[in-house]
Amino acid sequence: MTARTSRKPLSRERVLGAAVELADAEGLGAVTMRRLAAALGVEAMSLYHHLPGKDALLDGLVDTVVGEIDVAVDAAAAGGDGGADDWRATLRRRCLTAREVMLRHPWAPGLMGSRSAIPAGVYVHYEAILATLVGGGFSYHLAHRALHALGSMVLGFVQEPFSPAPPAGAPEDDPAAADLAAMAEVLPHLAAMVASEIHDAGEAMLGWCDSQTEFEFTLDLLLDGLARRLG
Amino acid sequence: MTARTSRKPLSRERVLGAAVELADAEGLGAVTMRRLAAALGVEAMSLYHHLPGKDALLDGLVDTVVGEIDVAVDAAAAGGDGGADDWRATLRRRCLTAREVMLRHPWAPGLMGSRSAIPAGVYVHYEAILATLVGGGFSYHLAHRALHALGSMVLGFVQEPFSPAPPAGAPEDDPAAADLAAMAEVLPHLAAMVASEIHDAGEAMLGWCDSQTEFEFTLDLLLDGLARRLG
DNA sequence: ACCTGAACACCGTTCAAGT
DNA sequence: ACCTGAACACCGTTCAAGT
Repeated sequence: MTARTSRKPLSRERVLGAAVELADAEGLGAVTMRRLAAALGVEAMSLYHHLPGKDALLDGLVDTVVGEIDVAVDAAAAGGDGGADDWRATLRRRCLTAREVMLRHPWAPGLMGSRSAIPAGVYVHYEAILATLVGGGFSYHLAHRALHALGSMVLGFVQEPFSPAPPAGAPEDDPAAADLAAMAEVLPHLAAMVASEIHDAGEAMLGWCDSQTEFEFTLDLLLDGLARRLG
Repeated sequence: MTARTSRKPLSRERVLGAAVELADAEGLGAVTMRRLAAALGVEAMSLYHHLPGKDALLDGLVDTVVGEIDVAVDAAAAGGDGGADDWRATLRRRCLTAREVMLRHPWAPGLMGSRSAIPAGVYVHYEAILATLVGGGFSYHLAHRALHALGSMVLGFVQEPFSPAPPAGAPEDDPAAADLAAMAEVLPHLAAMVASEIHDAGEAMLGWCDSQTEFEFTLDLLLDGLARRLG
């Protein structure tokens, strides 16, 4: 929004930082060499001195987000104890932190999936998670499976086409009620589920689906299952 | 590849079918109004008579994939029995079928996550899954959570930046062994895990990570957990 | 060394025109 | 009705040129 004064010289970090900002604010589609350059107060071609091209920029975006998770995980761990933690609590915290970062950058999971090169930073995450699991008594085989289970879940939850924002209109008109009636005709179970969840949550609740609660439920489902497999 | 003779008149279905083909063959980036039109033997502007624009095309792509899952699920169910199946087997089959379709169209999950409008076809899926769950004794509350758990998992697994294709070079040179040694320095647990999995799988296995097996493991983890919550 | 302007081959989309 | 050609505002990227 505000014109960038930008007296600092350009750098890979500054370019990537501005690109993340742009993607957060206007979506990944707005991240254009030309628009990004304009946001930095520079011409498009200047970016090529710091990144080989658009592909490298996108890979850099992924790396930046992955790195952000590292920082957030370290910050969360710093507040905790000195290591008496068990694997379960450690991984739970890590997944919640990763989710927070993904929610800040909702374009990130889709971008990760579409890149062919796998970002170097994720190996560092895998290593940390493996250390926790092996320290908790996991075999490498079971740890491998845990890695997939938890990783796919963190990525997938951001992708879900569910829980649209509650209608922003006047609450008195209650267009949702009319929608529900129409929906009940053709999608009876879905309508009943939404009605039931709304009723249980009370009128005060905005929307009927708290995706953070759903995320934690699924996360615990996986952690429970892994703990049981561990024996 | 082959020039399209295309004497049939254009239609929304034909356009979307060609778009899916193009995305499968060359990636979502290749799906361009102009290139899609060329594949259909027509000019770019002709597409606008069947779809309002690029956004509608992308939404249509998602709908097409979602519809494909429907067809595949029905086909898989037709081979089975007449309904004596329990919820677990039914959902397991459904998730495996959905995964098959996603693997055929690896661009689909990322596209779904990036679209703001939620495709109408997914409601039909939710309805079918809910019917199965409620028929199996689930409350709407628990069924809601199952919906999120299973849905995010199917989407997330395709997104995972793991299990790169095995190196295509000569197997005798074994560059993987050298990579492993270098990796062991900085990522000891990860290197040990890969080495352990390769050893267990035997030399004959291509790559060290069978993502289908990993998927089914995670799927069963979730189904087990849901069955336990059901009581 | 870092940045730029002009240029090229591509986009999505509009619009007036063809049949 | 369905399709088209020319045009407009945008892309990523190259290259020779500036400082």
